Amino acid sequence: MSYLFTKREPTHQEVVTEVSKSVAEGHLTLLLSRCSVDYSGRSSSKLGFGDRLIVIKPDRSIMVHRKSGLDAVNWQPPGSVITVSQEGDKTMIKAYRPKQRETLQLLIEKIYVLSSMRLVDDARFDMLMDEKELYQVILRHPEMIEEGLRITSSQKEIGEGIADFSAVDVKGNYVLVEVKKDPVGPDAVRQLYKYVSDLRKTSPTVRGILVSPSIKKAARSLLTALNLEFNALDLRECAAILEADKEIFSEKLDKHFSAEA
Amino acid sequence: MSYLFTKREPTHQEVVTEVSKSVAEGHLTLLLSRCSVDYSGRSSSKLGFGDRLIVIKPDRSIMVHRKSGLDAVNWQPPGSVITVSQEGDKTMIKAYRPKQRETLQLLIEKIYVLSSMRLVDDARFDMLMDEKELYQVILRHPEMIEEGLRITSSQKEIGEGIADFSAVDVKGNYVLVEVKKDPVGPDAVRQLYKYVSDLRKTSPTVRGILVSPSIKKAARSLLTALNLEFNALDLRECAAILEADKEIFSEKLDKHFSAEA
DNA sequence: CACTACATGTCGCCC
DNA sequence: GGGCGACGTGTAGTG
Repeated sequence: MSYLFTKREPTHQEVVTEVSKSVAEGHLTLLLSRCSVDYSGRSSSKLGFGDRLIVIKPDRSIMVHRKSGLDAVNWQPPGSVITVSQEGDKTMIKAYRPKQRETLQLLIEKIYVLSSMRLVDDARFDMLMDEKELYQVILRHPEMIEEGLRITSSQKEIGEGIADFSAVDVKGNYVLVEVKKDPVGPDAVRQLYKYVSDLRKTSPTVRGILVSPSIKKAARSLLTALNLEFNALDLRECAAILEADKEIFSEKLDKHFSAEA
Repeated sequence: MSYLFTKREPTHQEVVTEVSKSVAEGHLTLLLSRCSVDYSGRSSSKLGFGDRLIVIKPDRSIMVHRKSGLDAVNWQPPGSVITVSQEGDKTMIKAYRPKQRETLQLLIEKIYVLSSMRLVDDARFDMLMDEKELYQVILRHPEMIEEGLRITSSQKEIGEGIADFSAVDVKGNYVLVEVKKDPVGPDAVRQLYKYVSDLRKTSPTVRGILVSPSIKKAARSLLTALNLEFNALDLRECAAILEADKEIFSEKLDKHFSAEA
């Protein structure tokens, strides 16, 4: 059964004992507390006293969250050396990263709730429709970009960069394709242009196609100026195609196994 | 006095009631629970059941943290529409962002701890030695970059971007300066080049200087190829200068007030 | 609201 | 271990 300790308004002595134990045992540690925070390392920061949530994970990462925003106001990445001690009538938590010589210090004035728990969690996280999956969809369905397009290679090295796809269009022109999951800005256009201009030195008819859900205004004008092309891509459509492909794949698997049986 | 509710192993009914109330009142809501997570929006993801920490902040942002890593495995930014309901023998929390049509769904099987608290926190967060403070040092001490350099403007708009400083060197050449707090890679070089190339169209002698603690190898070669320059910047030296400047400033303040007295 | 640039970004991949 | 780029990046500043 899962270990769980939780206590409302523990004493500083209890906090030192329980948090030390919790960190040592590799439990998740939660503190709702009034604390101040000092950080020094790659940058440095100071934060006076206020109510915050402190989270220490089994990988010895630590976060201090204020009442708003997704980001922690202060933190220390996994692998920090975490110590807890009593400093007069307060509790001090230090998180130190030796290699970066980074220090995070929490001075805790008052503890509202302390919780410590062993998290049991072996589930796999499945992210769908990231850039890798987009590649798969395009690889199997190049007609999404242009009718008759034939992909000749992926992750093609061009000079010092890598273009997503090289291909040949229906008229036999060489085509470079750069895929972006997000609306593209001018930087993506320049990236594609770098690859295309390298190849245009030898064969001037090389086409460059930028593929993305949408293109920003500044990028559009740069694109046309550089004689490149843009192709809109519906992410939801891609997801649907991917799902359909997976079903076909599992059907094939079924046939395979029923043939074996 | 601060509102605080915390309960070990509450029923689903209690969770629905208390979390709804907590979100409505603008409290911080914490759930240590066994849950599964489905996300759909800019991308989509699935995560099976496991023990996780759920945090809902007063700004109606929500995070789901697993046992390791600084990043939440799933989240929804501030301003989400958060609903809690009972679904058979489980609790469902939905966080929806109408504009992006993004949905996060948590199906909670078991609740270990529920806490809800009003966070009182008005402290100011002071970040030292970020890029803004670096700007101040360079503005007041342009000789750190180059003897005789005279800064003519900061945050100068160049075409579609903004260069950190424009300046004139001792020989009267126009100079663009880009400042980076971190060791620079090729992206920073490209950024500077973008600004410089815009201006070189009209006056080819424009210089571009990248200022940063250090430069990565790939960035160095790109830099020289593009006829740009690099200037190392000692962050600790900058911090020292900033401190010294602050002392001078406070001395001036002292004089000011003693003169008034 | 859109676009740009910053971040103690963090994280994973590849060399 | 360092370099490099993606991220559902988030966040602030600006027009």
